[in-house]
Amino acid sequence: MTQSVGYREVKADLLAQIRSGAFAPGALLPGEEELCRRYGAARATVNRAMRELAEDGLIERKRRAGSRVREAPLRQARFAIPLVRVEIESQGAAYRYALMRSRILPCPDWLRARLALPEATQMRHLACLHFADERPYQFEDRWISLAAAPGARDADMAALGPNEWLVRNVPFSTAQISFSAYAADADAAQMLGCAPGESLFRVERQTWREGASITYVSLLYRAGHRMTTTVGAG
Amino acid sequence: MTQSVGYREVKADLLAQIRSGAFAPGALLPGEEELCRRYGAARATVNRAMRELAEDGLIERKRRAGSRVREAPLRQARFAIPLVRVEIESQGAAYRYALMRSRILPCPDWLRARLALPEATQMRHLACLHFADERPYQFEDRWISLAAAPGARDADMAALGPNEWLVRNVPFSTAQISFSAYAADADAAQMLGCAPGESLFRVERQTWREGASITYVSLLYRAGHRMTTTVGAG
DNA sequence: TAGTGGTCTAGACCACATT
DNA sequence: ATGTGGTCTAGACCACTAA
Repeated sequence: MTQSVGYREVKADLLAQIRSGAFAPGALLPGEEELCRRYGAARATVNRAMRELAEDGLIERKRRAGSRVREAPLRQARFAIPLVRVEIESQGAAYRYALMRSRILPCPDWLRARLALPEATQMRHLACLHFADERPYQFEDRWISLAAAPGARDADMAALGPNEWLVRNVPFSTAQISFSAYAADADAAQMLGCAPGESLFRVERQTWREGASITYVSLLYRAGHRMTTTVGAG
Repeated sequence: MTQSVGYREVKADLLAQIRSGAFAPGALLPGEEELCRRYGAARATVNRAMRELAEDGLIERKRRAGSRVREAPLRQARFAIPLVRVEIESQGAAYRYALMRSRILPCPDWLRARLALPEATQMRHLACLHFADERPYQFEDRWISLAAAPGARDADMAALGPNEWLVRNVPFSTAQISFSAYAADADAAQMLGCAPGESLFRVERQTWREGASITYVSLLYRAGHRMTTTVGAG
């Protein structure tokens, strides 16, 4: 081993042994005490290395039973979901935002069912376009419950955009995000400047605070968009 | 605070104060020493709570400058990427797999460019269908580099499926995953039993080991598929 | 240059699951 | 019953960076 025996070294060394097959899938790893002796480190140090390997999905830990290399390394990916503005700017493009429609109306049935809202909840419905270098990049179709966020009734969404307004004004506790493919309807096609029926990448998100639904949003990206992440660079 | 003063309590309490606005966005949090006094905990305990809050994207930590509540809480979602078999079985459906095509051929140009492979690399190309309760669920189009995984040339993929074979036989170090929408071509439409041009959710993944490309796969899901995750339940 | 977070140590107690 | 991981403590040194 090296001189410094930090948890990073311990983790990297164990990782290398797992990848090389020295610790085969399903194999029992040495206990923490044993690893302390091998690496000359304190238990807290070894523990942190092992805990992170477990979080990364490479090993499985159980009291009394010890730590085992996972048979099928748990595949998990972390996606960053930045504000559109940040996403566009980080690509070196100029960001512009336009509020296309805004109105107050009762929650439609399909959304009431989805958000489990009581009947006759008033919502603010917004349609927005986000441009990258003056080309439509994302079409945002958003619903905000005025019961959960009364301030949204009169807030000016022309300058900042509902997403940033919500981030600043309405904290949330839980969100559900889902990704899917969506065939462009006439409205979306016109907004994004593509053919109707074109295959678009869609992100849907709904958020709650203490059980109460705050907002639902559908984000349609221009054709060809990819959401990418890299995994396991450790 | 409570009696036990574990890092979970400290974390939960700080989280509640952030969400309630007691610590506003941008605000400077007390230093670790100060928090130790307030909670009556050791610094390692407070440190773990703060470190996890930082990992969760809620606060930002800098040496000397202290810890601040993030202006825009960093949104990140973790997706589990299980084996299709596990995904289908966990929905309570019966899993079946069928190998539709398998051949050995030189890497096509578009893929060579994408994987940065040398010319004339031999690949095994496979087309597979994964069924849930006898309905097509996912169409897998896979390429495996025989340079990186020679064993794949003669491996029997009829019983197990290339994904599971790879998991068991070829460790990988890095993967790139991307999500997008894809308009069904004739082949995919026939495989999945949908109309050509239908909007399908696609997952693409490529993996490397020590700089060498191992495999590229495109996974097309049946129409209507959603990939969902929940965030911030803490 | 001083204050903050990052990390390590040595020791301890406990919860839990397997035996 | 016993061994393993989960967590906490008290103290220490260090790296970084804002002032």
